[in-house]
Amino acid sequence: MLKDFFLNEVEEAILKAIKDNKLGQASEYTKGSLMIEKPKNPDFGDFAVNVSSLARTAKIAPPMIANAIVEYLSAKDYSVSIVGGFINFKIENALLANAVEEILTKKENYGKPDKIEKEKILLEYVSANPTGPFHIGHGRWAAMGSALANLLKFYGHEVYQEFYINDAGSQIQKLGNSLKIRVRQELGENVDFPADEVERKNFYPGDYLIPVAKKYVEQNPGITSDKLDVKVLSDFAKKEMEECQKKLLEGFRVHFDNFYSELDLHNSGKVEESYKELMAKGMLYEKDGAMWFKSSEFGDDQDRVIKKADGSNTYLTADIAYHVDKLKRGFDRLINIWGADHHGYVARVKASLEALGYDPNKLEILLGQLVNLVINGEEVRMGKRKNMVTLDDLIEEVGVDATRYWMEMRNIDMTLDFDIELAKRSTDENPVFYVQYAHARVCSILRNAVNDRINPETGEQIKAPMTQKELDDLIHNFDKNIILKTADTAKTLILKLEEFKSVISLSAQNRTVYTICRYVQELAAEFHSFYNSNRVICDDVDLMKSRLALMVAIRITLKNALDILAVSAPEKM
RNA sequence: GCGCCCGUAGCCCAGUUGGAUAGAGCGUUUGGCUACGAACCAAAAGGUCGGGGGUUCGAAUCCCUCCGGGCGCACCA
Repeated sequence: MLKDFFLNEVEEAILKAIKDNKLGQASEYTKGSLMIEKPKNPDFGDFAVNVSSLARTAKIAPPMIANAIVEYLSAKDYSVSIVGGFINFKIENALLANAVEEILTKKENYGKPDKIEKEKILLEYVSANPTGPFHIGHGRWAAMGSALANLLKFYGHEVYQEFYINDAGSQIQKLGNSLKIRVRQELGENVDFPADEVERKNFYPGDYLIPVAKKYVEQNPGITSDKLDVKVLSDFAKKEMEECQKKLLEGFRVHFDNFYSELDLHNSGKVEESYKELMAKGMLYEKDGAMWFKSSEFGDDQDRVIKKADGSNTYLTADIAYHVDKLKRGFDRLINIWGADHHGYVARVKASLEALGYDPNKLEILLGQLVNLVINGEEVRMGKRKNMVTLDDLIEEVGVDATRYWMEMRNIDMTLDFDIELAKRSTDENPVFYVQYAHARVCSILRNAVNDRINPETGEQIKAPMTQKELDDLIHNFDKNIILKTADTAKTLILKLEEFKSVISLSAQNRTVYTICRYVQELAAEFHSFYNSNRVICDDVDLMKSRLALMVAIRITLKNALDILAVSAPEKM
């Protein structure tokens, strides 16, 4: 990419200059310590590098250093100017034509780096209890996680997506008890959940179990209240909830490779196994009748109970076994997306891996801030179960594209206010439509280039400027001289297209999805701006061809980016 | 009290890991469709980067401190 190209140019020049003793007292330079940036003011140039940081070791003023380095630059296909400690580069059209050519050649692979250190990554996200429908917060992890998976795959990693089902523990009992009440209601009994706040917490009083109860009664004709078995009911409800969650995820374009059951983990003996291993390594001790893990020896603020006084395991015990199992399955890297409310668990899970002799740095935990639902400008508290807005409702109301985009467009470190009204609106306030509109518009131009049209006023037929075959030829047998025709007017647009490669690299390395959203909005803006001041289909045939090639490049890049976000790229809207 | 996240234009957010005059979008004001989609474009106004110290050639960015908001601090999951 062009950034790397200029960085390489500068670094080569520096090394030569040092060899010739032209950089004062600087005797060495480590590659990668300088950075190519885009000048704030485009008059300076298209790319720039600030060499001021070399001033200290060289003991020369920054402008002098810049001058010395410039002496060694090839200046082929670009020109150079110096302002203070900045070396500014202005690129020539040949480089722009190369950029477009690259897009047309690589197509759906455009944006992928040539070579990376490929890793086998296990990405775990959502991982909810199978005790009810997803709420709006799960939607953020679902959208971000799946987009991150797409991004890392696109970047070149091998990504395995996993959902950890929290199907063991007291909440399943609670689910069974709740369904029992719903089934008894279905059988005509006059029962309800306890009115007392505290007792009510032992149940899930949401309406969503009513249809499950109906289904259970249908499938078990003749069942009576006295024959209801909580264990059977829990299993039934659990299965129903899991099905319901899986269906929703598919519709939300979230595809897991595996659903990993916590219950299976317990039954497999792996939990007991890692417990014994910790014991064998002397990492456990007994206090107040419980077994404690010495996590504070590995950076946690305190030790943690790993087996309760009643002999049962804590959640952490299973989580340790789960993460050990992930590593045993041969992954180079584990990435988890967790809600910020779980941040206290980071230290203890990492501690356990270290205690068992694994590298805790293989586990990356991305903590995401929570989501607030905003209706009519007012924050709606999520805590109250009865007013819960489910993810299902939200998608139904807002649509998959807009819901995903709004979840993806914010930095994970930010609390997200999800404004339903705003997300629904298909106006300027909604960036997802702005981007999709750009794609549709490009497609429209490409259609017009090959379709006959009718003049709405005179009614006469206007012949298409070219055939589909001519358009295909233009793309497949790309002539670099053609694109040079439009390089001047489309310079910022082409540079933006070229930037996609940097955006992918940075986003993948930093595990950020919102940067893709920002990019795609910027690219759409560049296109719309270009569109308003330049006609693509015009009388100058070479110019038209040149701009059509550019349109195809835009369509490819927009599509590649939107595919990562799993937001559709419509040809018409 | 302790830990993590956040505080940048009226609103919502960027800010390329310490660099050039702090930037987009929305909203406001003003212009632009008898040729490719106006769900668009162009322009203007709008800032004590929460406050105060410090580090250095240089700070929205790093350190300290205070203020404000969110989330955690279980032998729950």
